[in-house]
Amino acid sequence: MTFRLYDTATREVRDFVPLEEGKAGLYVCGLTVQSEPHVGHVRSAVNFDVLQRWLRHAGYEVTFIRNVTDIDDKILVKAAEQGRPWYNLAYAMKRELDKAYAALNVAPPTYEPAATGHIPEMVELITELIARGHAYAAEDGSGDVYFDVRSWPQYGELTRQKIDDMEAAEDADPRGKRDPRDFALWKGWKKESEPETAAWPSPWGPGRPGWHIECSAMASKYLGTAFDIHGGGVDLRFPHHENEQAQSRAAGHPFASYWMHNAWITTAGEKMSKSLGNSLLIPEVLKRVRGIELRYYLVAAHYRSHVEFSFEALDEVAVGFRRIESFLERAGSPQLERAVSPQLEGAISPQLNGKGPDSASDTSLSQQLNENVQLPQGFVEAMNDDLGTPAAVAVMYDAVREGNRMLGAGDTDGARRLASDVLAMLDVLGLNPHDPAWPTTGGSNDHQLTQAVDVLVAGLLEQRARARANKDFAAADAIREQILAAGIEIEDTPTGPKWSLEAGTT
RNA sequence: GGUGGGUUGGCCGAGAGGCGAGGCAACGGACUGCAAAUCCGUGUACACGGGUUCAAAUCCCGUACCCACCUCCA
Repeated sequence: MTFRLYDTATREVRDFVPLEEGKAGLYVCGLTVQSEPHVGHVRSAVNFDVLQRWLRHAGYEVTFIRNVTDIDDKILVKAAEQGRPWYNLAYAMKRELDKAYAALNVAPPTYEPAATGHIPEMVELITELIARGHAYAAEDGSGDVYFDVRSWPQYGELTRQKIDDMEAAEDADPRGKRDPRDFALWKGWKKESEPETAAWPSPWGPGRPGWHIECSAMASKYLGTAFDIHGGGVDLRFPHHENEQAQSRAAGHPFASYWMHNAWITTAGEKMSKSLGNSLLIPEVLKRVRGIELRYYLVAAHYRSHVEFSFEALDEVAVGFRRIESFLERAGSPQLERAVSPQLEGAISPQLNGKGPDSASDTSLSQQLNENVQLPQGFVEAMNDDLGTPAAVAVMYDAVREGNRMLGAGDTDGARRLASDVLAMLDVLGLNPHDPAWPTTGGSNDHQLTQAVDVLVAGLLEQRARARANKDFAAADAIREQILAAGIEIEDTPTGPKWSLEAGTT
């Protein structure tokens, strides 16, 4: 069964047929680094991370590009408000974003190009568009360059809109435009209000790139003028992706074969935004649940489904995830059995410029992503059907239940087999709890603490065991209560009592 | 005005003509000294009104409500 995915452009689920057999080129719009990332932002990253992992598992050699927009109006405005250079703000927010990705085990892309590093490529593309009669320098001397929407009859094809049906933009400064829908490819430097550091030389005078042109230029640089999948959040369909496609095709590039868009996470029925406060920023959410639990919450819903975020739902889902983890532990914490194939090593090595990905988690990525692992058929079918993660998760729970049943029946070998299936499924979803890519919380300090608690609890458990042997259940229960009051749960197993930190308090 | 998406049991969330995805919660049972954990069982859900069909949550028509995008938001 081949991989099928929903293509937003054609509005149907289609077989994935890559341009080049065995290879897949992906471009996903990353973030504008102007503020701290919230849950909504990372959903996109997690969704496409799952896509990347699944394609790799299926044996594709994946080139995955996720850009960073590090110059734009909002960055300039905010930096000015905060009284610091725009590049200082952009870099700080980029680091916050990286932390959030790491906390959610979002594997690094092949390249993560930044807009400011690709000005020449953009200038070149704009020049080509002018030469072909699809773009023009504004007649008002502003130094702006606009895409001429009327010159491109297919404009609107991605989102099926007609130019004349579109509401004209309430453009603050429409003077230089031939049509109100024309969009900026290049924005002339405004001496009075913008720092000189935010202006680059160009044939049209100093200025900076428009948003859309960045992605067109960077996608073709790293993936070629034709590539397989372009992704992003639904809100980017228009204008961003429509404009990207118009520019690139007007410049003679075939551009993306498939368009994928992830749906929103809302809170209280509203799109997440900073106006709702900072409670949904990643560091805040991670005070409540672990990164792996937040990732599971995001993976358990289909990427095209709208998710109404709530902490209650997040807590419930986390409880469900702990059941999976506890089965793995009960079954003996299996390791993934597999060999890293040379082919896979190739899949993550650089394909351009001879420069490797600069991330240190490179090796863990190669360990994670392996097509040799055997997965249950139901899981594979679910994933092949437009990344049907909810159905895939259901398959995982079936295995967990069956495995627990086997444990109850004393079939430890059978349970272990199922546990390794579960682990393999988790791994493909980026949810393997043993994955070294998960940030460790406390290091050696943490370990020492655990040892200390273990000794103390062991002493109490011994007293409890003695009381139970003497049928002094009141005393035994009192000890259990005492331990529980400290936030530690006791579980009596056939091999003796075990303790663990109370769920939800970690 | 245009374009796209949605409304599923107490809650979360799949499915897209015919055997009740899955999770959380609840209740009953097994196990346990009692618990916990685990397993087994328990639901006649698909916004509303029509229609098509042997069969509709799923297709068609209509209605209501919600959401997103319409020029620099994942």
